Amino acid sequence: MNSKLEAFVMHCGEMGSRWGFNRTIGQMCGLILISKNPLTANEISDALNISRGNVSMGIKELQAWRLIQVQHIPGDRKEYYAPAGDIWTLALRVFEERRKREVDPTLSLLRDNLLTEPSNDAELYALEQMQQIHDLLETITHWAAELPKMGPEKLNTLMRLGAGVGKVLDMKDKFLNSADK
Amino acid sequence: MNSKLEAFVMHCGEMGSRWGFNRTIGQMCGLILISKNPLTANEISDALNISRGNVSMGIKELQAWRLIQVQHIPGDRKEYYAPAGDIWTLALRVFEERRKREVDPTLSLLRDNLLTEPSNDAELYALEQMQQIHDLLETITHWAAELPKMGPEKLNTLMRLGAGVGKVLDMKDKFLNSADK
DNA sequence: TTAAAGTTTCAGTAATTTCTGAAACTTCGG
DNA sequence: CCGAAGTTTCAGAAATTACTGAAACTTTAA
Repeated sequence: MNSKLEAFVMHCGEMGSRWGFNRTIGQMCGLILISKNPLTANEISDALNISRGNVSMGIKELQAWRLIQVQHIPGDRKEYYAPAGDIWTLALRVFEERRKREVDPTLSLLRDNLLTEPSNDAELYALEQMQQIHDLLETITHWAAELPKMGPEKLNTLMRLGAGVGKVLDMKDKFLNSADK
Repeated sequence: MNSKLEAFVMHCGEMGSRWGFNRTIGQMCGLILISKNPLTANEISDALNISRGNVSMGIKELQAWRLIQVQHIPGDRKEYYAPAGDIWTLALRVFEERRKREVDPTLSLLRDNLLTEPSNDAELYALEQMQQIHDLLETITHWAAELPKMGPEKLNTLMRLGAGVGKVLDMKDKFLNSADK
């Protein structure tokens, strides 16, 4: 394989654990992403030099993340794997899956906790802090749920606006106010 | 310690590795967050039942993340540790730090890679995919850099709008167009 | 029904990450 | 300069996580 492409795949491996999976799965993900044609499990195993069993587990995991899909080629019994969509779709899936793993459990613990009555000063403070965290996580969750509803173009517009969006929000208020009159 | 509070701290420990650090550091972070008063390293060590050395490393790490700050109490030589700001501030710091670790290295690798000329079909495809990833990550980076410039209130407005922000963007266009005429 | 082609599982092993605790270091008052 | 109070470092041990490969399982075509 071309050395630049290989470098990319290896990099995905190194980043794997930071992205929420492990080295092997990172590599697999990178490889499938940049391969023009769908790959079989054996091809993956050979290309990355990892055991067939490991590839099988990796595929299961990548399917759980909804990042790859199976394809079949007529007259061929093997399963071929390809990315489950374009880059935006995949990024949203990673984002969503990570939210599920990194935010949801905490949110639910906090909800439980916040039903408690504080019985002293220290507890009151702790509960207040937890309330803050809860509110923040809830806002993020709410927002994340809306993200995929916008198309990629709109998301791009929004992101490119950056802090400029603040001005647009102000404008919105002005607009609405003048409409009120 | 109250069992609910303890549950929260332990939960932070369990989530620690998902949030980008490890169990101990997660616990420390949770504990400091909900403690009304700043804590010494020894208090942390006792409360969490972890070795003094481990606490020392954890503090260093949490300082690298800019999540805690040192405080001194007059006439006391010990160092006291407290959160480095309100919840929004801390969340932004985690977000930023994670971006540095999870996105930046990939972005720089992709930039390098994209200087290459493709020498065949497969490579052309791979480079196109990398370009997509590159563009996405660059957009995210750009956007993330703007985030802290908005105050918490504006961020809240934005987040609460959710997909509704799409409509505001449309409105912006309408507004600008009518101004053009 | 059989066997060939392919996939999954999982016990054991390897690799990695985290933690401990003792020794080294720092800082400060006297 | 000394020693007490405090902090940091780091080699080795413990805990966790990931990987292999062989056996079990599944599917399909003849």
